[in-house]
Amino acid sequence: MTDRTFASPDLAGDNRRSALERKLGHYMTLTYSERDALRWLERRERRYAAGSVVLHENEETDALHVVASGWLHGSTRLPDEARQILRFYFVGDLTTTFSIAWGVSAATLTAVSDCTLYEFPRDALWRIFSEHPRLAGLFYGVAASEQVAMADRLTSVGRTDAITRIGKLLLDIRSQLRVVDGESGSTFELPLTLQDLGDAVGLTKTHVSRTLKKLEDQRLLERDGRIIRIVDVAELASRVGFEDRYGHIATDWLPDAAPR
Amino acid sequence: MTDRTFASPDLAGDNRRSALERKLGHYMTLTYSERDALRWLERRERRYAAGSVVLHENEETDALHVVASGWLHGSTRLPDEARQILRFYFVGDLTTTFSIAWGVSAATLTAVSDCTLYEFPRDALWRIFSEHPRLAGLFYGVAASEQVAMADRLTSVGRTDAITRIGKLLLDIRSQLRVVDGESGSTFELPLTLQDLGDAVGLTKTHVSRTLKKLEDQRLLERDGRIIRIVDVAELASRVGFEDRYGHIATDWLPDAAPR
DNA sequence: CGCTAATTTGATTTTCGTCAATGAACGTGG
DNA sequence: CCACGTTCATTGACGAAAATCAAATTAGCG
Repeated sequence: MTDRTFASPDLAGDNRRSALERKLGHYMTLTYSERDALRWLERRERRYAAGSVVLHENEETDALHVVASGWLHGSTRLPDEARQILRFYFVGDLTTTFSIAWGVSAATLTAVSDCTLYEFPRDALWRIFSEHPRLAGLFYGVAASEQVAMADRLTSVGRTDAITRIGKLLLDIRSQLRVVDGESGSTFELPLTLQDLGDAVGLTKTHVSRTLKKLEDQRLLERDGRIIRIVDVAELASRVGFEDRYGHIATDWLPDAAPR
Repeated sequence: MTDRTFASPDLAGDNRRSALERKLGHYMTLTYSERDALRWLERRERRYAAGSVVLHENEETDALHVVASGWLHGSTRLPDEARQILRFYFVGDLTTTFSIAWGVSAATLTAVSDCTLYEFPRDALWRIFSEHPRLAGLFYGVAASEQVAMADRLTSVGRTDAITRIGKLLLDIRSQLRVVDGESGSTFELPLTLQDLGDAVGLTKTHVSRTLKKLEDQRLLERDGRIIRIVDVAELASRVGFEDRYGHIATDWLPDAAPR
């Protein structure tokens, strides 16, 4: 439990059920042919060490990725060197949305933990769209839910104070790492610096430090190095107004059986 | 030119070339059958007066919309009554992303000007996805570009000061209204209150007032009631680091001719 | 063990928010 | 057509949250 980063390599053999398949299968029952199609996106495996950059902002690329293990973040930099972390990517996520709309990436993709990605070309995405419309619809739905997640972050940054922003961010990350420890508590490794946290929610590292201390003083949080323990998830969630939107998206507009 | 709001009603007859068709046709050459399919989304016309609410946050709905004329915004409200305006919608935009992923809308959709929308059920979207994969791909690309636009707003709110936020927002709106008046200058009607502007960029109405005054003092902006004139677009753009990302999205991963 | 990067803490400044009052614009009804 | 009320914009005084600047301390890593 101390090092989540390396939770998957040895399991990888078992997990060859495909990261995408497991995530999307949770939303909708997939046909064999759809599963096959998803596995086609996961033929080229790449490994990245924690902290390494997978793709630079404005870099020209044809490659898209599925996260197989570990996590990453997408960020952008302003002329004055300020950085905004736009979102995080977890197992089963596609990193298409910042690069599919243009020839270049709109964000820098950085590995937070050691991670494994599957790389595939844009053409492969076309294959899915042309032959598996239900998957295309699901991709669209997932993109929509990601847009809502970013809207939540925007609301947090634009309209709430430091404690709420940090609290929400930690709950959000916890929720996506899905590490539950005991009844209401939750422990996980957070390999992010204060600078990273600040860049995600629009605060300076100095103020993030003070804010985390406040959360500790209020007995909502415990820290031991990179290990974070949210003492009472429900309490913190209600305090900062966190609502977990993941885990479900509507597929009722897609037919049940496989078409064609 | 004084009243953009009413620019389209009389043109509407001519514009029955379909708002979506004109927008998407700009990105990619569409086949006749694709054009037809898009027009199928525009059979039920609805009109909304400026300020009226099209759809409430958390409201259950099956309806999706295409903007035919006018503009709108999507917003969300926090328990403490604070509001965040998440994005604006202009002619040719789809309002699907906040409602397709769940049975309820994740945002309140409000008409900024008088506007005309085309309403269609989710099933109609499936029709497109199943029969016109290139359009599905294009929808996906558009959703991705919208995500990048929201990422830009997040960066603006999280990492820049009041002048930059407001300046960027005005340039953004101007750019989407695409009303150019003269060489480098630009005049348009802005039917938003200071509260609205503040809710879009995370500032109070009081501070928005002061910020607009500063922009005027610096001869970057002129105001006359609801009429805004950006004195020198290029100058303001470089001052606040605005980059116009609209007008183009990549379609090279989609085949040229119609498939099937 | 020592170097570097990250964190913590304090002092101070800045930006933006809050509160409150005034004024202008607009629409409505008498 | 004017009086009135409502909403919105402006302005000023003040306060609070977060940024900045600057050490000092700690943790991580080779």
